[in-house]
Amino acid sequence: VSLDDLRDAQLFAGLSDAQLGHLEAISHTLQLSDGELLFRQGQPGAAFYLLADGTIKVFKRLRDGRTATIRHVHAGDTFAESALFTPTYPANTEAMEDSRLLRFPTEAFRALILDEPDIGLRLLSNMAHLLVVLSNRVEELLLPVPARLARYLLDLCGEEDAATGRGSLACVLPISKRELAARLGTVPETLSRTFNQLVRAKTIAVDGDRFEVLDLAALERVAQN
Amino acid sequence: VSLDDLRDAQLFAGLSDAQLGHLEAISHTLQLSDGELLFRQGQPGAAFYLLADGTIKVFKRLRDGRTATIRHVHAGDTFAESALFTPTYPANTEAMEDSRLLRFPTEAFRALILDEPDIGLRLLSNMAHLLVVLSNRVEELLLPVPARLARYLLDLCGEEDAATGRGSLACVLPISKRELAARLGTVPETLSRTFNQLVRAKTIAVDGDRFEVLDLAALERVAQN
DNA sequence: CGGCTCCTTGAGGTTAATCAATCCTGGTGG
DNA sequence: CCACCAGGATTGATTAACCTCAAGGAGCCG
Repeated sequence: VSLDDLRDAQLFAGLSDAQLGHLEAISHTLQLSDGELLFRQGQPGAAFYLLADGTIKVFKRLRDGRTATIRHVHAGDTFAESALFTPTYPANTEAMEDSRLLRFPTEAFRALILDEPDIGLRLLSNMAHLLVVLSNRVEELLLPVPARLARYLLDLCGEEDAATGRGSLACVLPISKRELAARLGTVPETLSRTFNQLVRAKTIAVDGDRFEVLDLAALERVAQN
Repeated sequence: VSLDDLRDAQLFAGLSDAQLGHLEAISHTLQLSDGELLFRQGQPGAAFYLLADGTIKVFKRLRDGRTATIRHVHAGDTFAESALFTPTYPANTEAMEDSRLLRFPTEAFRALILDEPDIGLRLLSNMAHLLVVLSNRVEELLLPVPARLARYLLDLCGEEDAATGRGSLACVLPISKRELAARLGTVPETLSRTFNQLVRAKTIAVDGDRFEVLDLAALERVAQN
């Protein structure tokens, strides 16, 4: 069972059965219920994780009670990579639905990288991608809220396109608007008003968690500024 | 000469002479003048770099003309790691003073990692640290400007402490206030006013590019909120 | 029908960007 | 030695973005 989970992960796709076997040997499975915390910011980082099923939120808690969502992790993604090389976890993680995950202890995984440089190279590639994502996030937070929302929506449609192969412009939000607001670094009130603004301009249409892009060029213009 | 540069870099410190030799074999030296651009966002990423001397700025240009500084690179640091594993550079880089750097072509470096997993592990550690820094940056940008400035100052003093071994509370800004404003995601006017605010509260004292922490507890309080 | 949660709408206040001068400070040339 | 100039830094006045607080809907399940 966990062999299949490994095979399905982007990070490990294409590895040999022997390599996957090594990975399975050092991992074990873990269950999390909706809302359960996996680890907290500042705790010693003893492992990194592959999410087999479910959704997980990586976030920091600000002193004023707001939360800064760093990223959402979906099935097949890994997270807490940095814990392999830093003494403590840099953020909190919480299950957003019932989730199943594979845990890789730090020391065993580091040893495995020395044995199988191949795996190290994949992890590097993975982390490089994360660096790009986080740089983009930094840039994004300097833009006004409408631009951040537009970028998120464009990204989302882009992914769905890639998955379906169809350029359908109707997409579904994978998270609640409350979560989306946190992910964009704003509050639900402002998000709601920003959606309204785009709807009034006939740039998009929204119905609950479904939305449709009516004017792609206009949306891209909003995303730039 | 370049062997010494390699030895001085955190990323490569402690490697064997043989390993350093491999690194030297695939690298070559490069000079940049103050203000010169090394590469632009979106260009194909053909190499990653070690900065031997000087200072370099990694930044994105926003459509409205502002610039978002991702990080400042100092002598001994590496940058453009992600270009090893992504098709294009995710940001621009510009020399902030005359600089000398070592260039490692992507393909040669990847091959070296497979031969010397040790080096891969170090690079992983390096990138993990960067991920933590960037996560912190994301969190930071959700805080008000005074908190961002306070964090920057505390960080700076912390580093100097580590370097000097002394808990001296007088530090020197390594960059102009204009650059600092960009680094904090704000504008010079706001930065100036924020400095004033802290000075009036007797939290710090400022004289040009020198400043002194007068009330550490108060500064930490500002940094939290 | 209540009670719940999520989302939306409205009014008001705060933060920080913008625009426009003015003030330094170091370098230059008379 | 001093007037001058250019760039960065500061200050003031104004404006715009967005957060906060408070009050409604709208769906959902008991």
